[in-house]
Amino acid sequence: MPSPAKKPAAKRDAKAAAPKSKAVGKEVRPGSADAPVRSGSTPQVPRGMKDILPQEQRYWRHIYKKIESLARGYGYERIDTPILEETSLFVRAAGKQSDIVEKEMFSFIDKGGDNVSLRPEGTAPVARAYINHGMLAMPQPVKLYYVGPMFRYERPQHGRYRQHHQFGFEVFGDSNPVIDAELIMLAHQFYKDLGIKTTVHINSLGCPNCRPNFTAEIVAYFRSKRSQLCEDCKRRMTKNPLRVLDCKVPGCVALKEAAPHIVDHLDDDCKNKLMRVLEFLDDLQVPYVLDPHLVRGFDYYTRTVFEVVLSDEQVIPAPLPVPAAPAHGHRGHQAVPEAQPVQEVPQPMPAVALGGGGRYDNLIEQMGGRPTPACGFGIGLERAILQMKALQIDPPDDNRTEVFLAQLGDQARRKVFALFDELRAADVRVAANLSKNALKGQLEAANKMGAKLTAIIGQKEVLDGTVLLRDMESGMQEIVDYNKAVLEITKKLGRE
RNA sequence: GUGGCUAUGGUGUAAUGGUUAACACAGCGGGUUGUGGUCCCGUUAAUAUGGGUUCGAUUCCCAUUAGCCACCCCA
Repeated sequence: MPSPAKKPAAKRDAKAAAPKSKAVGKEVRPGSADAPVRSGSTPQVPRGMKDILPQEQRYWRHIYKKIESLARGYGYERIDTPILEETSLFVRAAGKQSDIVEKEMFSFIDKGGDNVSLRPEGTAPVARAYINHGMLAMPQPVKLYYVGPMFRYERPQHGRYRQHHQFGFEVFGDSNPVIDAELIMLAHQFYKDLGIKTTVHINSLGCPNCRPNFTAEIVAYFRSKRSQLCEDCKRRMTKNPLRVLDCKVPGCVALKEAAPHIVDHLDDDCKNKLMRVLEFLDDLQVPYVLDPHLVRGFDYYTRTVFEVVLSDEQVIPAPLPVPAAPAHGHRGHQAVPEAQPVQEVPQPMPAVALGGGGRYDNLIEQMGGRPTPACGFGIGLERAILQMKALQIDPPDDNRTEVFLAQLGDQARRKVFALFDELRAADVRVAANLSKNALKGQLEAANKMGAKLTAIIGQKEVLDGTVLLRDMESGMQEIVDYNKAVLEITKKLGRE
């Protein structure tokens, strides 16, 4: 999608901006408010960030609804944490070595001298809140979910933004593997609710007790083959050896085939718990594969880790009740946002995770809380939406105007106001344009909004105490009593 | 952070080292009074930014910026 207008304003602004250019010469601190304005150009969205335009909103509404209903259904309470946190929170949680902390955080020093960061992920802040608010005193487990923007200073790509949105479910205070299974099932269910088939990749990363053992095994194995590893993996060997298992370079992929499996070196407790999780997943009928090479990027994970990926065979679902084209057969153009997105070619989604998570039994303690087991997952909303589009899953358009109120003259306007209010109270999606005078313009507006009905009130109707109801599809009109207008309208809309 | 490709009105495209940069869609205004979608007419609006080569650059070259793709990593 090309970026919107930069140029037209550029010229126009050139003169206006001229005086400012004096300031450019002066030395200005980059962070200060009077940093130089890029001369003559319209301000642009920051790199890797995007506006969510009206015509996109139905996707978001749809997804938010699904999230809420999942949360309500399984007893998760919403929590909102600040977008800004102390940088140290993420350093402690995700690990100093992690890429996210090393190079992907939007960090800066605020005016008070504190080192703060735009949150790159949601788990650490929620864990922080759990400790801060003494949630360990609540009945355990504590089940929370969050939704909101996350920030990563990365190079933007398809399905990858500097500001993206994630929701996540977290459970604190319960080490039972059934929790792991519940969360995995929820992640899978979310996509299922959207009409997207996914498979879960799962593995165990063990615990501090057994991890050193298999880490040593794996290091020993790869060390003997060091010369055949890619450059990145050589680096990983010292930094984070387990991640070598995750490498996609063909040479390394071949090597790791024969590498020792973590699963074979877990201690009894960890192995047992993994088995229990798998058993529950079988019961829940969640399709999964045990992926011995799955390793995740944050240091805080222990035992269960998982990722949700698109299933190989995606059956294109039958068209939903509300197809892409406007449900009611206007032949005309739909200037209203919703008709347009159909043109967007569904892009194939690269093979990336649609979501992931795992257990983090030591994080709370690491952050200074009382030892508390925990488990959770996060899912990227942009990626979910991209996937919906790629599979041509159209969310219902529940915001379209149903009735347009057209008016002729001031007296009529007053009546329209009153009717507007009554309809709104009856939960009808109603619109009007009181500033237009000509009926023609108002009908045009009604048409563009995709209204099913237009209620017309002119001089004549005011005198007669009636309303003229026009069916926008058929063009049929009928006169109804003003006092029965709301009733008639709801009836025609198929409400009762 | 590394590498590759790309950049023309709001959108999708066209064209050219040389006079007014073309077309479609959308937008706006008309086609007499209280009737939309079709049709007709009119109109707004672009060579990403900065340098260079040249008599002359939107076109060729370089840089910057942004987008896309691959890598890194991730949602």
